[in-house]
Amino acid sequence: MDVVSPELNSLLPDEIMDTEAIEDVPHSHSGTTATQSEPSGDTSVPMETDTPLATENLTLSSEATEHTQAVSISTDSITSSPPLTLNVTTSGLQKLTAPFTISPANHQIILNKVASSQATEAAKSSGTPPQVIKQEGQKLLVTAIGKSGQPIVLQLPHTGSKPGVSQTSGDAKSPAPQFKVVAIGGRSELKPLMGSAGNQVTTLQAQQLKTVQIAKKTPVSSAAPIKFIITKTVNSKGLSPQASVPPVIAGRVLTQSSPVMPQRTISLSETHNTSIQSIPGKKIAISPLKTPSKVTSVAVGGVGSSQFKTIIPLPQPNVQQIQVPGSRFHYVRLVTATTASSTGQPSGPSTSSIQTAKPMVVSTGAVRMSVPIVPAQTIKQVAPKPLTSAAQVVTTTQTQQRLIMPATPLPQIQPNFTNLPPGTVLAPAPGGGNVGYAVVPAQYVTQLQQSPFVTLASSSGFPAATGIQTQARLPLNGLSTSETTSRPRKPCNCTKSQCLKLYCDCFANGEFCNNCNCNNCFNNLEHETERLKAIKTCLDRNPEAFKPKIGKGKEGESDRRHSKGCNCKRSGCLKNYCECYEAKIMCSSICKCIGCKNFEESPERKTLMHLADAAEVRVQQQTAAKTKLSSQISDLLMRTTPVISSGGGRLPYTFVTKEVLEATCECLLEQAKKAEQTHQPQAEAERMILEEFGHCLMRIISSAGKAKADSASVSC
DNA sequence: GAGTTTGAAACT
DNA sequence: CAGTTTCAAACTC
Repeated sequence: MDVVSPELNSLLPDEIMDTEAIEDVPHSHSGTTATQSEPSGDTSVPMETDTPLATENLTLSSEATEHTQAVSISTDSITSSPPLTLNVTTSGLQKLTAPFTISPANHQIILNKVASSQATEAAKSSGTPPQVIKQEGQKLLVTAIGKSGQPIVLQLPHTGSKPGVSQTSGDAKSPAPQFKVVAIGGRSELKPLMGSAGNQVTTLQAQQLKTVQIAKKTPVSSAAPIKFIITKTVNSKGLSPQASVPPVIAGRVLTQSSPVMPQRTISLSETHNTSIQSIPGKKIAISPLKTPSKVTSVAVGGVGSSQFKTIIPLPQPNVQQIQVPGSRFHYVRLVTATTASSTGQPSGPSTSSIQTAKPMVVSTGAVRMSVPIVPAQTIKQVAPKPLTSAAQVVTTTQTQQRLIMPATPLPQIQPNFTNLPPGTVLAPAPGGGNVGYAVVPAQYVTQLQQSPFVTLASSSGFPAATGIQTQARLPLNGLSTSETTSRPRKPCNCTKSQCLKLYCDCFANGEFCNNCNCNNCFNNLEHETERLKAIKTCLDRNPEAFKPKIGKGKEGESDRRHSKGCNCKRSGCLKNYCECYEAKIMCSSICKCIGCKNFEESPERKTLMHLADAAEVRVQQQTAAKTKLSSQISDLLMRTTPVISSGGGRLPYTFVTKEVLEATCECLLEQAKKAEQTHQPQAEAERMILEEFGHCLMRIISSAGKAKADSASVSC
């Protein structure tokens, strides 16, 4: 089975998902130690900045009797460590070439790198934020590399001597950077595994070789990204609850949890295992490029641009969200729950992550991915996202994960995913893992996060039979009223396009139709296949179809401009027909419009803009004034009614007729205009309005009193 | 609200 | 790539 189905691959750009070459990964043989060396140039994931000084290639492959698990870890370290290649082949027990230490008892493989514990400790003592991963002194923990279905945890803790790492016999001794590989059932420092420690796991029915390539970027000062390539076999189909445990990359921590199974966790964390923290700004990017085979890429975090991608547990067990802060696109992975399990979901990382929203977890199932990690300094420069933001929480209860969306600024990757509009569903492989991915608008992600179902699904076992469509609908229909009403985009009214063409604004903007007036709408998760095809068609026609039309201008130009320019002929580019005018930008040289009046010095444009601004201001003022006046009158009536009523006179609201209200409003508006014309500050304007309101009230009261007196005199 | 206008998107 | 058609939004009445 592939990470994604071939059919899907055919529909998607090659850069996005490609698993064709998965089979190309050499399988290690049982009981043998194979060396898989990948030159740094080949394995390196395109890094946007740093150039690796040295490369360490580490390949761990564990093979059961009939299947193979291979983990290739390639690190480019600033320490310029000599190239290191290691293959670990396990058949029940792990065999590993030095300098790695294997602890068969707990199925742990400890890879000791020339860790500079001192440097790490120094960094910690110097107040280095926990989210900053230090280049040195890191350990990579690979947990549960053993028989099928076992969790794999890759961790990069701060120091080499952390609690819970005691089983890592070669911890401090090895001269090489320390990596810890925890085998089947082993508990990772960062993530408690679901399965029992001694669990030997069920045998995979079929396994699929997948590679996870993780590239860690070194600090800005150092140009030595560390890359990890993890290749392992996983069952291709019929994922049993025990067997299918998707690796999760959480913020800095890659964890994977299964409702039933021991977690296959890939964790990258500089922090202590007991304090899993998200690392804002830290990027874990997976690049399909530059790898011999196509790779499903995952990227988390961004450099400077705060390009995060976060996988958030969706309300449904088979829906995962990938949020990209700074982008309006949110990605959701849909996983058909084929592995129902009555056993409860581990209450550990997943649940806590959801609740605390701190860990940023990127789940990666049996995927090949490269994860460049943002250098610590770069991370520091990036304004940390609030850890409390649930959007940065990445957790999964999925039994298998296939794709982690890239948040990398790498041009080779980013465009591919940014081209995919929200709502894009990456269809699951036929008969395969039943895992799909959907890109959904941000509001859906928010909704999902707010949905109580999230906690429900993430914290406990869930019905596995829940369908994708049901899952997809949940966020869609679950939108709260406020969210729905606050939706900036107008509902579309498409009738013929099925909302699957760029005619549809929703589709063109990468949004699902929601509360639209469209007919026969296919722009939803229920029609993910059609939507995917439509997206593919659009991208074939125009690779930048889903990119924002309004972007920056030429070099040095800060003004926005239309990427393609308009072609207006009759509107003079002064009506909303014109995309430039609609975006409130000037037409540029790339526009092909005729009779354009949408330029800086255009008197028509100035007049129009002035009128529009004036009208807008007027509307705002009127709205505010009416609201305020209405509230004040209401309050006044509430206070005065008992008094006047007790006096036996006419009720006050009988005097506050519609005409009186309108007159009062006009008076107040006039006062507001007067204040505006005289350029009074807001406080003064408010004072003038309130003063006028007081006058109005006095007149109303006076009139009421006079009427009462008249009435009394008449009665007399 | 119906009909018209408009220009982007889609199609040929 | 150019011309035409389709489409849905913007606009007018």
